[in-house]
Amino acid sequence: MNLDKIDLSILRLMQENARISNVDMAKELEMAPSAVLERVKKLEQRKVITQYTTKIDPAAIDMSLLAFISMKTSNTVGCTTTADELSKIKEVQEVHIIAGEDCYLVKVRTRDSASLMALMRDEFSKISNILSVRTTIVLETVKEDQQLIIPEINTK
Amino acid sequence: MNLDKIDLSILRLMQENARISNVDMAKELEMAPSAVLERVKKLEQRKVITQYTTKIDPAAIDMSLLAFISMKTSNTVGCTTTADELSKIKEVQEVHIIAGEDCYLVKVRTRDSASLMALMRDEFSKISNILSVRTTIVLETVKEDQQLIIPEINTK
DNA sequence: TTAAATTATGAATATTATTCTTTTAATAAC
DNA sequence: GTTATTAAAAGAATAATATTCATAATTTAA
Repeated sequence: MNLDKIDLSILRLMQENARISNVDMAKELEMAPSAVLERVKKLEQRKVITQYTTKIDPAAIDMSLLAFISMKTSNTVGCTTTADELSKIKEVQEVHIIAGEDCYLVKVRTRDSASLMALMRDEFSKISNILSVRTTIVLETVKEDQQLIIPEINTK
Repeated sequence: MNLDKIDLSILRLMQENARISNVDMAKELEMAPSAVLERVKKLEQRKVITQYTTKIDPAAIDMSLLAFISMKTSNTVGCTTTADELSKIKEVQEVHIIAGEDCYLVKVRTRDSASLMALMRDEFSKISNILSVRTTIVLETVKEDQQLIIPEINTK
């Protein structure tokens, strides 16, 4: 898995705009479109690119409530069954195992606080080993993206 | 901003795969490609669709360290200057204003803990009004996406 | 240095995007 | 209810892009 300068440039262009055409990328990179296409396919095969996705304004589809939930569980270290169960829930966008006192940090998006309440009642309650939860409601999101900083040259 | 059944279906398809072709969407929706294209353009114009982006495996480009930082600031409620300054930092993926004791929840991605340290020393220190920070390191991410649940029919 | 493997090019073809006119459908006014 | 008005969809034509593949160039390693 060694990415060269060109691969990184492709990733940079596609991260910014997943719908950029091969022709446009080829122009930018001063290469033939076919060569670019081959590299993109390899990046997909090697799972460097995991998905092409569309960012949607949550308010436009009325899914504006965001919350972070810290959890303590009775799991032994390294056991991710609780995390796996959480991951299956559609409203759960992120599940992280964290260092420190709590065990999991979970990001959840629902329509409103009533839906969050329902989610906790109907879904979280069924999940085993949860000892305690602490829910933090987001009042306003100032920035939210997954954009990575892509290095100029591979550092590995 | 009223989205009908077809708009929501388009969003569902494009959220799953931003590079789906108009032709394929048209087949799926049993419509003419030109009609689908027009709707997509409108969704872009109305900023329902905010970006087409590519998900990249952070490990592949050696950007594996994820951390959440809780901050207290001396800002008055509603003043987002600190949040705006934080948002400008490339390593900062998310900035949320939260209810409760702390003020901000910030998600940061860097190469390693040394880079995080450098970021805090060089960038965060310059930002005004920060009273305290509490950094939580992510040991493992079990799930991470921005996928929204798109309703079948508009609820508004 | 040479052989093998990888990557890029360029041309041909297939597929898709895009535009525009016509038709249809939906909405509102009377 | 009928008709005017508007919005959306279809369909056809053209432009642009993706994709394939044979060949050439480059890189890698023996």
